[in-house]
Amino acid sequence: MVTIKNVAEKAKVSTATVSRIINGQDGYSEKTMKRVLKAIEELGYTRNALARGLVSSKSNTIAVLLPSVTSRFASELLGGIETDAQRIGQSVIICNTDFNGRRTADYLKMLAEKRVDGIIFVSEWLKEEYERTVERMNVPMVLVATFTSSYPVPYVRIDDEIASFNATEYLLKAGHRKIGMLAGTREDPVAGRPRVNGYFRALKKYGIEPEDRRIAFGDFHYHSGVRAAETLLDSAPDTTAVFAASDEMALGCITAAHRRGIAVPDALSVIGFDDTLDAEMAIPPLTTVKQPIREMGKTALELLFSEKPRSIILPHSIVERESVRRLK
Amino acid sequence: MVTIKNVAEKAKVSTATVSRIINGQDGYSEKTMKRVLKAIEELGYTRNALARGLVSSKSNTIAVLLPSVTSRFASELLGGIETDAQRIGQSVIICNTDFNGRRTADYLKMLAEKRVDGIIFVSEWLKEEYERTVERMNVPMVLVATFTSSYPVPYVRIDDEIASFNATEYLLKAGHRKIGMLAGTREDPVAGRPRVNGYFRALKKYGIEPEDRRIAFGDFHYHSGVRAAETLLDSAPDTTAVFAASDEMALGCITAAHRRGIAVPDALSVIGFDDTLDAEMAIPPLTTVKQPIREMGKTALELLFSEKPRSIILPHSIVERESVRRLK
DNA sequence: TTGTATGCGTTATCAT
DNA sequence: ATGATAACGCATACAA
Repeated sequence: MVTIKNVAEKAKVSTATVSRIINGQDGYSEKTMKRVLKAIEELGYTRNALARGLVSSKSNTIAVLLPSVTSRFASELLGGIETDAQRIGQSVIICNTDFNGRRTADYLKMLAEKRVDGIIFVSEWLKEEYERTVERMNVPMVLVATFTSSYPVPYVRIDDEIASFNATEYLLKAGHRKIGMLAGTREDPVAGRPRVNGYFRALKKYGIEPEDRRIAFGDFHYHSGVRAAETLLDSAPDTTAVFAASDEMALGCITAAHRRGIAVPDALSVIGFDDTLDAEMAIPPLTTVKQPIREMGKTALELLFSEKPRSIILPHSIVERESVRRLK
Repeated sequence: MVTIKNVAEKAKVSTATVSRIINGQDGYSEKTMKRVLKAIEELGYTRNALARGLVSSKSNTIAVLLPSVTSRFASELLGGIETDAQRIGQSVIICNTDFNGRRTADYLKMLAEKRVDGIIFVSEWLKEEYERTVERMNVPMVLVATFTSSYPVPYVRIDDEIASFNATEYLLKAGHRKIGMLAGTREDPVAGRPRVNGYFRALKKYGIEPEDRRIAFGDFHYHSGVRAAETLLDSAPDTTAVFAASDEMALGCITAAHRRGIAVPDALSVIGFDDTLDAEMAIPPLTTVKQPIREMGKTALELLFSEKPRSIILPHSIVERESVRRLK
């Protein structure tokens, strides 16, 4: 490998001068610059980020930890982050935790060793253990679509409970009264419970008592969506509308309905959550709660490198398509 | 930051000994090991990968370059790669090229500087320019779902032309004769042209002359799929079956049909390509050509670190679901 | 404007 | 079994 030393020799200057030129500082004549640039060119010199990082203690690399890479939510978020990351000269390494504590801990350790400049932690409840580790690493971290109760870590997310309330109320306003819910992970304090709470709150506002048989749990993913929908359709066949905690689960519901010959939205209305491309591709196109996913990624990056830590709750909205029928 | 030097002082040994212990070499007594381990624990020492990389010239990091992160193909592949990468202690950094030559070149440069241990190049034709750059970097590279004609770079892919031939013939065998195609990028020599060729070849085998009006081009993504399908449905309304060059385009076709009140598969049969989760989620569930995507990722990683460079063509298959109707 | 010298945190070679 | 020390490639404080 060719180093600045080689370049320096060839250009008959010191390594210090080469370094200055490479880093766009000043303190050299036009002439020497040209000589050095020429030497760099001829030798095919490439800067060594490892060495630079050793000196600066920076890697120009950030990490995104998420429970699953394969969901549309994850990939759209990743897309948002990656785009802006490249712009500011950061590479992003992906870490699929799979909700696995061991994998997460291993990753955190590796990231500490690699001296990443920042960590974006997505969709997963931040355990105290992780929190402490990261704090010791002395690396900035921001949470996306999740939050923490104890030590205040900056986050960017929407208000899940209000969003769910709005989604359910949307169904209510459309005249539905027998409304089921396809919930996410039961224990999940981030997107699980709050979304259920919003659903409950909306029902109560309209004087409807929530029933256990109208709510079925899954894990936000498609397959769990069809399973949960089948459970729901069995235990409460008179349901006229369903609020799903994710677009994928909503699509699972549509699949389950399709299998049983239940027409959507004619016999069953469905509203989803996320507004990923899945919602658009669905037949019928899915009415859903929109999270500004790409913007969340963008914002996370900003927060990560902003001076003073702060959190942001982004606005959500409801995108009306064709999966909800107006009753009466 | 605490270094081995600090550890050494605290444990009253030399840095050399600490290094040996950290790296599981031998040459120290049980007693000193315990002392050192204790010091490491108490000091909260973390290895510095930057420094290690500087001496070893390795980063334990690989890069995946792909034209888009947000497609299901990309994320499923990424999932496959990431899983195995973690197993062998490699982090993976993602590079979204967006088919943009400039971005790709920039990324390649950055990867060279970061001294990545390997590059996986996905879905995009490998320009000679890139090839030369990587060759100069002296970093192993493998191609996924693409290949190159000049300098032989190892690849893993399926046989796109045969797969398309099979898909088209599947339609033919089902009794269809007026078969349209929703093709990918026209100029794409990897998944564009070969898939069209396979389609042509199958038609000819059955004595059918391909017609221009029955083929519409897109870019493999959903929106282009609905546009292309609309074009096709306009120019050849008598079409009874469509072969789409990707699942997303197939879903686009279903959407277009749905908008026009054309029932799938009753009035129009559709077969896709990839077998991502999209195919499963579709209404009706999509019959499609299966690429073993996760396995391709896994294999790519193996090839990347295998002794002698070699290429692999993985088998494809047809997954029958409900989007194709048997005629007569 | 330019050069010298030191340190960044590790590994590895050579002694002891 | 253990230690001293020279790389690794670069940035930078200090001199000149």
